[in-house]
Amino acid sequence: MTSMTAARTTSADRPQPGLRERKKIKTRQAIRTATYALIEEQGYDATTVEQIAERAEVSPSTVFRYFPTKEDIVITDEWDPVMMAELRARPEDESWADVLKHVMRTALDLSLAEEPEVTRLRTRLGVEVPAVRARMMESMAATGRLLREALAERSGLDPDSLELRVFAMSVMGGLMEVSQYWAETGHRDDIRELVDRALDVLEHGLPTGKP
Amino acid sequence: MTSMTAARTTSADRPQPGLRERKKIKTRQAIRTATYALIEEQGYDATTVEQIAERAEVSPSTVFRYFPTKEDIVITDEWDPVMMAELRARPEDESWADVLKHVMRTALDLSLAEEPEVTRLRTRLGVEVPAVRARMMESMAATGRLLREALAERSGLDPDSLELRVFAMSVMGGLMEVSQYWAETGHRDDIRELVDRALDVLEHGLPTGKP
DNA sequence: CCATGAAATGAGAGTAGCTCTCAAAATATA
DNA sequence: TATATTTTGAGAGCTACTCTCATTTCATGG
Repeated sequence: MTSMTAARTTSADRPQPGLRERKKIKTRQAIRTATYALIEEQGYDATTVEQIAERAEVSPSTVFRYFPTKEDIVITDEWDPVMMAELRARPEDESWADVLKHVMRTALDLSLAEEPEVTRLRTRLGVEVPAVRARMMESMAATGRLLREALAERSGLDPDSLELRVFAMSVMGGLMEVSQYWAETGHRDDIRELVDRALDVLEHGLPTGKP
Repeated sequence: MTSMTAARTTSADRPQPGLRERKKIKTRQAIRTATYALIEEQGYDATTVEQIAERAEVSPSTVFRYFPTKEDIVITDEWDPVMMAELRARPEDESWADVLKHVMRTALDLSLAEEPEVTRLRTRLGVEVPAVRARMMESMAATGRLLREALAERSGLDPDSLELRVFAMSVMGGLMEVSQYWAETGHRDDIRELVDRALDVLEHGLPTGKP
């Protein structure tokens, strides 16, 4: 977020963002890579920020300069802008469930293609480490706020109305559960199918309810 | 939890639970009261566990013996068993939305009658303090697991199925948003009406969707 | 009423996440 | 090359939280 606004200072878009920016990206990535490796070796709780800093060859202060909390090193992703753009690009007459299916599929395909192991590790930590799960839920709530902006545009409803807020958060709650389910069952299923099934539930209610 | 199992050691149920149990309850209450008072005076972050211990006239160790985290001192409530009992007691043919309306109403009436200020303070902290909100969401997820057990009994669905899990969590997500909304709007509305409206959204979808 | 066993408490040391400050180093700019 | 700005590292400090062990408080049986 910060880097995006700081990117264009005064000059036009340069292909090379300058040494400073490049180093920052490298440092950020080094910290995340070190964190993932250490967690795989020792588990989350046993991994201290000091160890992360050491392996990433930076000081502990620097780690906290890049990530506000230890959990954020794990869960931070940058798909929100992509998802929102995709969301607004969907045709006007498409049902919200179909819209979300497309959007989620796009985000998941990107994420799984780019770093499949990390995607799985993250969801697993979401199950195993309460602090990580909590941070995920926070991030989910933030995405929910974005979602309801977009849904407000589509539907013409007030984005601050209780109804839209409840709706958006219930969708996000359901999607969060998909992530938990996927990880708890050992990532056996195709998560995109799980998402589709979840959105079917949210759209049509539970199946096999007495008619 | 611990106290409940330890309650009946060998003798029959006594009206007076013994001096030890009574003292424990008093200590627990003293800690919570001290916490609420200090938070009102100074805010959440500025209130340290040491201060809480001092005002409650116990040692800091004792505070952590009674509550696993500082957030738990604030958010712990004991309505889950009540709600579950109420849930199972509803007539078989009632819709799940109506069931939940009744259950939530019962819980809210109890909570508001017993300690209205605390109920409001809690929801307010859920908006203002990320750590408290996170803990609330955890507790919400736990309630969601109970909810899906009960819903499984009613519907005959597998409690571990993705569908039921998604459904239960989406309901809890929606209810969580009600709490946020209520606090953000200064507790102006009747929260029981808000709950009803939220459950209507969850049952019938958003209003004014194009037909 | 007293002795014995069990539970609750307090004191204190220790860990680790996180914040803040300030000086040194790296980079951009002129 | 000189100067201004940004980034970093070192270190001190706070606090939530854990663990251990001695002391106190309550329960129980004689």
